[in-house]
Amino acid sequence: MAASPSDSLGFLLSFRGELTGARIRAALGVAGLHPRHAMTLMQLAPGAMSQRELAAAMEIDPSQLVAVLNELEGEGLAERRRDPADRRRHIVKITDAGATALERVEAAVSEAERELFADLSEAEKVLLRGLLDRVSVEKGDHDCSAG
Amino acid sequence: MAASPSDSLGFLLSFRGELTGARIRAALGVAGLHPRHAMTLMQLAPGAMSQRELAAAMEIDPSQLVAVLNELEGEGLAERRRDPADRRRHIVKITDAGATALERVEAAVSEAERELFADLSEAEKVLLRGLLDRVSVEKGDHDCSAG
DNA sequence: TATTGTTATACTCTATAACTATA
DNA sequence: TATAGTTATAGAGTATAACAATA
Repeated sequence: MAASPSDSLGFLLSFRGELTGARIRAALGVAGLHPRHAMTLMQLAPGAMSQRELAAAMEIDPSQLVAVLNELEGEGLAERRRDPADRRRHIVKITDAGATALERVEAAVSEAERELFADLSEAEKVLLRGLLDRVSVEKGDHDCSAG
Repeated sequence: MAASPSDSLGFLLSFRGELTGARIRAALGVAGLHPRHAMTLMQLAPGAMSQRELAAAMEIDPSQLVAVLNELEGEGLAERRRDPADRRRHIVKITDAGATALERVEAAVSEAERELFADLSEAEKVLLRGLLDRVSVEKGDHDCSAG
C-alpha cells in the first residue's frame, strides 16, 4: 500500500531505468562523442533531414541542435547544405566518417546491452519488453505546482 | 543486432524509466513540495538521523542537503537539533506536520503507480519486478572519456 | 507576416572547495 | 588533525526570447 522507495515498483523502474540510461550513455561516448552527438548520428543514419525535423525527432529545441551540429561538422561526421528548394532550410546528412563512428557506437551499445541483460534469457527479454510496452506513460496533466 | 533507439531494450528501459520517474516526481510534488524535499521526508519517516547519514542515504552531497532542510524546517515539516553527545552533529527529525504532508505524498505516489501499471495484473507486476531486479546495474568502470 | 536557423540570456542542478565550530 | 555542517563559486544543461535571412 505504502509507496516507500524501497518497495515501490514505480521507484524500481525509475531507478533501474536511470542506471540503464547511464550505462547506455557511457557506451554512446565510446567514440569520443558526447552522448547527444552520438544520438544525433543515430537519427541521421536512416536519411538526411532538415534541422527542424531533426530537432523534433530528438525532442530538443532547435537552438540546442546548432552547437551539436557545429561540432559534428567540425569533426567531419555530419554536414549541412542549403536546401535549394527553400534556402532557409539546412539539409543535414551523415558523412562516411560519421557512419564509421556510428558503427563503433552501435557496437558499444550492443555490448552494453549484452551486459545489462546477461542474466535474462531471450524469452525473458521478450517478456520484459512486452511488460514495459504496457506501462502507461502517456503524459497527462498531473499537478506539479506549488500551492 | 543493431542498437538503434527504436528496437533496443536498453533504450526502452531507459526511456520508460525516465517517463515513470517524471510521473513519480509529479506525484511527489502534490503537497507543494519539491520532489527532493518529499524524498527527504520519506527518508526521515522511519527515524531520525544525522545530516551526514541522511545525505548518504539519499546519495547527495551534504552541502546540497542544507538548503533542503532549511526549507523543510522553515515550513515546520522537519527539525534539526544538536546532538548533545557530539555538538558538531545535527539530528534531523520529521515533525507531525511533516508526517501529515508525507501521507498526502505517499497517497499521490500510490495513485500514480496505479495509473502507471493499470494494464498489468498483480502477477505481471511481480514478474516485472523480478525481471528488473535481474538487470545488471552494478557500476563497472566503463570508458566514458573522449579519446 | 511566418518560418528556419542562429545567437544571447537566464535559470536550474550539480560538483567542488573553502570556511566555522567542534572533536 | 580530522569531522559535521555551512557557504560560495563555477560548470553543465536547458528553456526562452530576440535576431537575420528567406519565404
